[in-house]
Amino acid sequence: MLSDVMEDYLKVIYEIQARSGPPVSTSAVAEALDKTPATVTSMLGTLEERGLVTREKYKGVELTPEGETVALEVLRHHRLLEAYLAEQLDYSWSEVHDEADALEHHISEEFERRVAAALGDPAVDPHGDPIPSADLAPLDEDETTPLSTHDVGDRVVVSRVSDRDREELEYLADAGITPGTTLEVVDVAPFGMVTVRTGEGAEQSLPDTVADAIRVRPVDERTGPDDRAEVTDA
Amino acid sequence: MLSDVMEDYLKVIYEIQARSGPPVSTSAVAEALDKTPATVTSMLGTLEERGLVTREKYKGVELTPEGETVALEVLRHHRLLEAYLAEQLDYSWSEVHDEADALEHHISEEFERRVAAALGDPAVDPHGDPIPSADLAPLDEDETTPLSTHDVGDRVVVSRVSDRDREELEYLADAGITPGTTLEVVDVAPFGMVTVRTGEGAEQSLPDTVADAIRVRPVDERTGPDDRAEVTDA
DNA sequence: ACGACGGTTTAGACTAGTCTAAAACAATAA
DNA sequence: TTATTGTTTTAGACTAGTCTAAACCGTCGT
Ligand SMILES: [Mn+2]
Ligand SMILES: [Mn+2]
Ligand SMILES: [Mn+2]
Ligand SMILES: [Mn+2]
Repeated sequence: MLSDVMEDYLKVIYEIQARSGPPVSTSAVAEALDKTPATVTSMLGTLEERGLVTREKYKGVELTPEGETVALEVLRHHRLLEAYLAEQLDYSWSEVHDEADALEHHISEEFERRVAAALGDPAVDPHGDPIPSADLAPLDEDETTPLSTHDVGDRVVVSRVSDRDREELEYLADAGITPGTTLEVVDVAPFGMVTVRTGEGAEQSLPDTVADAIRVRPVDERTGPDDRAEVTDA
Repeated sequence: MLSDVMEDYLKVIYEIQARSGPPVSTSAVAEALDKTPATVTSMLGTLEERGLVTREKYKGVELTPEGETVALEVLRHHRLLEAYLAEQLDYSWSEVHDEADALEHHISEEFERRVAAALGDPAVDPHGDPIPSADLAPLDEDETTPLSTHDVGDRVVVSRVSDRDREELEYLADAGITPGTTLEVVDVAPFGMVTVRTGEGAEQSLPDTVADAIRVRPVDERTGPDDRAEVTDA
């Protein structure tokens, strides 16, 4: 059996690896988990012995298939919980993350099944992040791009919003920007500030830290209007 | 902050104390938590330093008011979770205990509030055990008596059933014996076997281990038919 | 009153996870 | 090529929680 500490390591290694690819550095993991590099080095050794990561000294780690499966399981728990809290217990999307983080290591497979069933097997969580399937098959690669990389005139659909900053999420919910929202970029200031028009015609200026946290896809895809966003908001 | 290990100690000390009164012996706690007496001695020392129990050497411990409050909080979490799992996620009363045990230390106060609200602030869990109120006021003393102490002819209402034995609970659910069920004792065998008639006229013979686990109250109370049992079963 | 017995505590060891401080290393700049 | 810099690893220490083995204590029967 794996401890919840080990599960947390595997989860963040997965997330970093999905973003920047392997190898995942000691310091990146230390940063994400708020632990010292020495501590992380020690735990990476343990994970290697358990066959959950491969390691190249002074380079970093990469998840093995078994390590990835564990990470996907934790991620499935986390995102199912977020979806359940938002849908069934009236949490806002800014509140679900911390609660899910605390519970993700402690629910049974039975609980996972029942929650998934109660929600009708949702594909994404309230922030638009994909929920791994019950068989823990690898997720599709992320095709979205940060809003901050777009230019004036681009029309895009919000796909995912980073769930790490509570205030940011509250602000965006107020601004009417959630997964599924269509945006048009109307201005890009040189010092890093993006102004967008939402579907309702309202304009919002977003600092680039926020624009970085919003991931979007082109609006004129062969796929019609977004149907993955329905589970994300009560 | 208290660890979940400490919370578990306080919970079982509370439960033993409620059953047999103080002092609670080292061995009783060790038995309940499946740890060695030496381990328990060590932790009781820690709990004493934290002001959660008082201790008399070679006698045992007793909860302080603060220790009792912590125990009530954990018990509230546990029993609210059991009620929620049974009511909202279709768990049977034999399945809820283990899941609640795993989650009880990890839910936030916010989660507790929302779950209680979703259930309409239930007074008892699926096994008939009282749920401490949000203000963690001490519970009323248990007025019920084990079914095994009753004689032929007694008519009683099932009030609480020990939630520790899964199979027992499944058996009793099949037999139609849950909190709120009215029973008449029709036979008491000398070797420890009680036969009861349920409301529907069916007769059930119960080994005394089972009859010990069923706690009842007289049927002809000034309080009318039981209204606390409604939350206990879907 | 005394010894035997069962329960309790002490002593000492071990694991998991963490830290700080120091040494080792890789990459880069001079 | 070599020195500087920043990252990584090693070394050693510490805490929480647990165990086994041994010593200790209180009680009960003789
Ligand atoms: Mn976590
Ligand atoms: Mn999320
Ligand atoms: Mn517990
Ligand atoms: Mn219960």
